[in-house]
Amino acid sequence: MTLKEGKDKFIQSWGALGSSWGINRTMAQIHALLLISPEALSAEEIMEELQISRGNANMNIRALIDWGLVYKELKPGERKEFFVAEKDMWEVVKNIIIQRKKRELEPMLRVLDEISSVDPESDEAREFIEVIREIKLFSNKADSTLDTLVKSDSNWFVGTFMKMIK
Amino acid sequence: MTLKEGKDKFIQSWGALGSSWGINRTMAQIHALLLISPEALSAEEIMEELQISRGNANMNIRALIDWGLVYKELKPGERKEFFVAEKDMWEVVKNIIIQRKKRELEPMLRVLDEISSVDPESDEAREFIEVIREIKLFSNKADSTLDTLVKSDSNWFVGTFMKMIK
DNA sequence: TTGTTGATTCAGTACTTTTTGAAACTTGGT
DNA sequence: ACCAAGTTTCAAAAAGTACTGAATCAACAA
Repeated sequence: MTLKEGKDKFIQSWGALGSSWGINRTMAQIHALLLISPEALSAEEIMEELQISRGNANMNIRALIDWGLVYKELKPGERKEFFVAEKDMWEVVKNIIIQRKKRELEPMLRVLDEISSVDPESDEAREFIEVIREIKLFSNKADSTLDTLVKSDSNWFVGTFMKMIK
Repeated sequence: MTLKEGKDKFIQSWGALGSSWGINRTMAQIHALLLISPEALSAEEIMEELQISRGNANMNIRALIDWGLVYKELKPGERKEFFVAEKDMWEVVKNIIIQRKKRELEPMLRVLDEISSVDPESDEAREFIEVIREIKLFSNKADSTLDTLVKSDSNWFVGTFMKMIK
């Protein structure tokens, strides 16, 4: 396989993977392109390489920066902005967990709290409250597990989980 | 809050959560409805409750069964099929992990293997291979971690992770 | 075999999300 | 103050996804 073929295949697959991970296809493709790019790229270069419009490139680059998956790099003397990807996979996964936890898990926890206040006036209501209580318990556990995971560093991950797997 | 309001809010929120988890909104809503339903429901009842078409209900119920999140329940004497949700959250999460691992992580691992065969003829190619090698290492680790997680039971999860959190 | 009840399929439609591209804005140099 | 190089925004268009409903299929009962 040639380098070009390999790169293209990687960008395509990373894009597909991203789109089932709450990161849209283009966003993931930009990330892939930057991951395998030895140097920082400008918006122009990204547009060119992925055949996308200026607006699309700009919006997705900013989103990647928001998610902490890409950094701006300013070259002295150059007005243009350049971009590099976070290349440590553990950091990448951590940042995705942080973002998705904030966007998805935390709002759900709030809703679960709210709906716990349903009047326990009927048997049905009491059953409902019980089901919600169990979901809340599980979700809180998941929430704190993720917090711990995110606070830990890469070596911890490798160590603990490798041991776990044996 | 009344029972009806609570139920509706739960169904809405679960639907929203699902749609960022590779489970479409309606699928997640059906799951939510079944979760908080004391008895098994028929397709008709689900259609009625969520105001969706027969086709939509049928397709999403089948998808939920595929994912192992809902079971068919046949009542003796009744021709109609009834459905119940898997209510153990740990089972739910496990099944989602299994499905998504199969659909997303495993194809990615295959692609990473393929593109490792790029000719290391230039410095650039060698750098590319190295980046891919690191991603592969991480992904394999994630893959086996998930395998272990999925093989373990609910108590293990509660025990180990609670300890981890302290 | 025919009628009835329920499940499934799928082409067309509705809805949602992403992308484009041109205009507006920003920044720094002259 | 003005220009040039670059960035950001956003309304409209395109692409992608989900939903509907009518037709079809399957199972059983009479």
